[in-house]
Amino acid sequence: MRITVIDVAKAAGVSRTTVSNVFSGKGKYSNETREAVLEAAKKLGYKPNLAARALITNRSRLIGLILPSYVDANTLTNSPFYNIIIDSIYSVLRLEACYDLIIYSVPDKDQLARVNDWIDMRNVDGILAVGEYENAFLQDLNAKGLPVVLIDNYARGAFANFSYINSDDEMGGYLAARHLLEKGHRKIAICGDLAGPLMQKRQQGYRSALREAGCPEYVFDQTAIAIAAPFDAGVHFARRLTEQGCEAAFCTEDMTAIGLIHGLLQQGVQVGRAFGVIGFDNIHFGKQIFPRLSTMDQNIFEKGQTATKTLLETIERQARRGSRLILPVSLVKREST
Amino acid sequence: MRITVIDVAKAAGVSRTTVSNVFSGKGKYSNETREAVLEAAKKLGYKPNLAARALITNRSRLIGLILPSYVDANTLTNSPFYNIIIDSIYSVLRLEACYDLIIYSVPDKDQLARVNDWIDMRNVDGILAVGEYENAFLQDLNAKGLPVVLIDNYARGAFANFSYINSDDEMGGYLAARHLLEKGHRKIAICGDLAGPLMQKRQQGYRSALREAGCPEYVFDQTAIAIAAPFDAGVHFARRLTEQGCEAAFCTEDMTAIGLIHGLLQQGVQVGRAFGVIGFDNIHFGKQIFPRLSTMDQNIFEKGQTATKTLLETIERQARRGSRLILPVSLVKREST
DNA sequence: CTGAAAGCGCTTACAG
DNA sequence: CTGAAAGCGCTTACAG
Repeated sequence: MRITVIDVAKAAGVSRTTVSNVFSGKGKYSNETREAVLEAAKKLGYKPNLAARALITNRSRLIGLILPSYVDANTLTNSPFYNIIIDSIYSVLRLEACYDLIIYSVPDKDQLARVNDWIDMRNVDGILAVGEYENAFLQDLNAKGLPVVLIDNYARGAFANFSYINSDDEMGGYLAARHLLEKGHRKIAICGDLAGPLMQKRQQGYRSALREAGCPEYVFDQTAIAIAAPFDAGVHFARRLTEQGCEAAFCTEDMTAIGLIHGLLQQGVQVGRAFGVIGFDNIHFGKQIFPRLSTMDQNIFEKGQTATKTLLETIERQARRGSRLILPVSLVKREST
Repeated sequence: MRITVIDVAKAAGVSRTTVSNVFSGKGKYSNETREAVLEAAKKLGYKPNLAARALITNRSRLIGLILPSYVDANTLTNSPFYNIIIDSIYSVLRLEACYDLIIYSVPDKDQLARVNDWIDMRNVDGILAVGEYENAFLQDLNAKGLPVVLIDNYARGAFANFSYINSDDEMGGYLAARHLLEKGHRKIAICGDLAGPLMQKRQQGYRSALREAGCPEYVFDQTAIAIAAPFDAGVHFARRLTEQGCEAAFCTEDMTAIGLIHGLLQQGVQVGRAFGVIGFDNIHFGKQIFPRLSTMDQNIFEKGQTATKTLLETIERQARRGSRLILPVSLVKREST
């Protein structure tokens, strides 16, 4: 049925070892042999079977991406951030050729065990994980001895074998708040998801900037209102912010900022003039709303690409593990501030 | 190193056949045997190797998703539609367990050959393809004899073995235009991507509605202006629409409508009152802008789920191929009209 | 530079 | 109900 190395070997008048050598570029063979093999393969339409190859080489050429899914099944739908990450990963995998990505989005702790099984059964060559996970899970991951690159994770001390890529979240929070201060605002809120090390960094930056300026903090914590979706949380906070007399807000992620702007607009508030809003992430969406969203750019695409390249270096060339990278962030001024 | 059936068989005091039988649910074995095998497997931490299984069963438990990528590497980033599709696919694959999705987004014709190789090398169990492709490619696909489900593709006659899932695009165009007419508009434009069978259906519906009402057509074709990104095209058309005295527009996809609204707002046009805009798709984004976008809902999530279930039925239970499904669309009225 | 042999981890007839 | 044997399609020492 299927064309195999044996068929090609027969057609080219060589052994299967030679066919294998030609296709993998290993071993030695004459140029004529090479031509003959390639021609036979082409004529027969031979395609190597990756599963068979994986069995013997112990390389599946599969990369596993682990994503936290906050709400429901709609991980990608609800998070433009992940979409950019996935695009960026593929942009690298296609260049290196023959790698594929499989995704596991983890809605709750019960699933964590299944992710573990999944990694083993698929025999992935490496793991890319976005966001924060409980320690027990990271320990399991570590025990597998696989190359792992973590994005937006601050559990750095404990796992020396993991590589990390983060953005300068604290600086981002600081610069965002400073920008609002420079625009003349004094009553500046922080709102959105404030839980976990990453968001705490952003909040810390905000806090430093306000303290420097001698301004009070207005904290609107999404986890306190039990709304899981960032956009909806933003909408929800709009009224509370104006009621409390705030003049501007730093949202810890763009989707919350977009929700906040939506809510403010509904109230008839002139966003940008009467009320400044700045987000964090710089998803495309931010420049498609009106007024366009000011934000902290963290170059998500580059982040994902770098993570993928780092992983591939480890897989293919046994690059040293445990690299730590903090990417700079930069202010993007638009009309919402 | 790795725990295999042999280890489990030894620990449980049975043969590897029995272990295999227990794990696949095939063959016969006593309840005690089953317990013993399961316990041994658990104690040893045995996980079946899917690549090995694939080799013998010829089932990779991999589904291939083929996506057209119009612009650049940013397929997912630029198309919220695809994100919903992917989420919907995963929502089904996780239920059926042990299936994974691998994605190939095809930027140009040169890549089509590589997709072919990719399908063979990964030995996918079935193909989900979104959008339109040239006939030669579909023929290649057909020749493989794999289960194929096409979403939003109108090449229906030629490939009896493919299953198709479409939305009622013509009705959608009709209802969208009718809605604009009922709002009292007379000068109603159609704008965006108008190329290909699917978009032509939408245009045809628009045309029928306008003819019935005796209104003139205003056609703004995105392909004519060589802007690949739907949002940017929408922005671009805003000025031209008002210059031509149009009062409303039906955009053939939401992202274009969102761009159009953005452009109109920039001009100071009161979208919703002075100018009606309706889109097509009902992506989440449409209700996150302000004013919120009226649109034709095509229940993308359900569409993707149905496609996936159809594919799985064919793969797992040899369901008859070549089913044809047209999903209804419905009007979603919001503030942009 | 080339080939015969062994084996990756599993499943599938087949015989008992 | 259970086990020994063959084989999926490939690669990897190893011998020539």
